Amino acid sequence: MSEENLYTFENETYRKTYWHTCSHVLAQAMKRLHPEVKLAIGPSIDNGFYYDFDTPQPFTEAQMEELEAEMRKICKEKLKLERFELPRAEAVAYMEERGEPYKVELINDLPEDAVISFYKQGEFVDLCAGPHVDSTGRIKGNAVKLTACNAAYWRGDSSRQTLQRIYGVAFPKKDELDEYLARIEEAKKRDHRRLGKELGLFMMSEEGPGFPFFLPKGMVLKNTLLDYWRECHKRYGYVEIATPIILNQHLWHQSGHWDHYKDNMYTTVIDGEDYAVKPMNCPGGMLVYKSEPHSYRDLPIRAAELGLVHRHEMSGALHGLFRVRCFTQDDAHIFMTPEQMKDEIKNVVRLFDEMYSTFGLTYQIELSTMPEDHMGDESVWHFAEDTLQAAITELGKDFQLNPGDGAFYGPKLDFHLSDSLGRTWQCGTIQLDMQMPERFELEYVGEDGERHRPIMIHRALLGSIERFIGVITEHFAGAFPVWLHPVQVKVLPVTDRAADYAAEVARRLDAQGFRVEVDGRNEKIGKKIREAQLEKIPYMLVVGDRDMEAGTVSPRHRAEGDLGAMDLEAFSAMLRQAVDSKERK
RNA sequence: GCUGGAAUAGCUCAGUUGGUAGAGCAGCUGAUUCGUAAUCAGCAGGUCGUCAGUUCGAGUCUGAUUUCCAGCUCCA
Repeated sequence: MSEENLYTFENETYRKTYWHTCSHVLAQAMKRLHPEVKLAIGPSIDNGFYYDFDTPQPFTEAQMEELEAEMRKICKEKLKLERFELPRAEAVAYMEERGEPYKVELINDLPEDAVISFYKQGEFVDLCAGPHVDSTGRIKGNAVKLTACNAAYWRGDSSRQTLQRIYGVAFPKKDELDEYLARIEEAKKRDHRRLGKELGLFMMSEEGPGFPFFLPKGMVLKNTLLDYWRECHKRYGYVEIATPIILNQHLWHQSGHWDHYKDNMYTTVIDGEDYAVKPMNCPGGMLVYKSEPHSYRDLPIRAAELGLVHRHEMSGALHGLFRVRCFTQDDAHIFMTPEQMKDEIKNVVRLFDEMYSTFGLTYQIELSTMPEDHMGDESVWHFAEDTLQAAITELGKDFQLNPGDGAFYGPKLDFHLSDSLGRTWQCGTIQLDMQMPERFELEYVGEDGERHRPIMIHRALLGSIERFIGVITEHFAGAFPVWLHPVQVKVLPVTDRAADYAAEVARRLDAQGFRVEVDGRNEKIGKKIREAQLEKIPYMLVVGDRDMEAGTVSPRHRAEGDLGAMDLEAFSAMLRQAVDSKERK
């Protein structure tokens, strides 16, 4: 890599180095203004950097500005960053002398043979492996912004000291900082909690924290999404089942969920017996499989379930539709012979491909392999991992390997979707489950007349329907494609004279299966258009005297504006085409 | 769950040192009948999240509690 290239901000290594140095500048500013503060750690992260401090008082916005000002000063001082190393005993003594207990703990926890290095800039020294830019003068002081200050635990351990974490971002140019901040603002405007309220999709209530209520428009959206989901699954050879929400606790012991997840499960007592509300659909699916004997001729069985699951998430984790205590998992369990495995995985990936691309969502696949703590034979694991890998490779897909990150019961493929703002969401997952068929003693009779254990995969495409609705709300900024929008067309009569004509137009579109509303209020057309635009309605139909006379409608597209007068038939044909092709504009 | 912050009309928000609550939008009524992003006027709307406490007096101060927000932790 050329010298020049190394110093571009697009280069991730350089960007992280730059941000890492920023975190040192932040710590230096902090020590100058508040010498009593103790230093914890200060790394770069994907979107900037942070530094954790142990402070007697939480920080305020005003103090953040003072810190920024001091950071700008340090940048102007062009302090050289110099690396030096110390033997362990001296390193500990050095940090003890400087009154930094957290640094002492870090040094003590370093492996025996570790090189203990420090970086010095002016009067400030930090324990750090580096690397760093060569001078604080490299940092553009007026393009540094401290974005938030919050609590964090020392070493991520909730039983330990709470620290104050200050987050920041920095860019080589002020313009880039402004652009970044504008993007954050845009994301805020698209927040699904705000849009969900504005568009009448869903609500939350103090009476049920984490349990979303779907409003009429939200239900149209959800049902339309599920109609599409069912249509796709049928084409890919799935059958649909539904299993109970409450099941005997004995079942949860058998499935192993009780041992692993009882803290997150809701329980109840019925006729003196213990029951639990399902946090997953699998055990019910196993019972369905076991309800009758199976021949190899029946396989593969692809049983999908839109199962309503409940999980007791911690109160602080709740977040709109993204993190709820009750959601619909679009699950499926596929039972098959080992020979069918590869083709089945390909079939699942093709289905994922089709549905994700409908929304204009791209994805990155991650393959997670056998963890240290796993159940089952290693050779079976390797066969399973190889099969997953072969399936995606044969489909020409790239993947990222996460060695040792699989579930204890099997390897998995995770699908990370990228939305229109470049944010990623883990939605789809394909997990091989080598445990459940054992625990439930699932069987099929093979060609040889013997009993065999089927292979099972557990997969979810959208993950949680509720969360996915949140994701696409932000992805489309509320401007859902016409096939999905709760109101596809709004008819806007210009005056009262056009009221009957508007009603007739709406009636005819409704009869053709479109979702139509009429805005018959006594308001000016400009106001009706404005409000329909704010509702992000795909098509507005302006109808006035001219249209009545000519027997036309004047459609306006939310993004393309006035489309000019046309016959209702011409409009409905255009609409039909846009809906059927699931056009996204 | 932890740390910090917030809660005032359906929505977005104002409310000075404690003295009995205000605007815009939405709603209702009337006028207006208008061609591509806000017509005008009038009316109505709130035990200021909840429960205690301090005080002659609390939206305002104190404590508890609920929910929400940011982050941490967690997310099988």
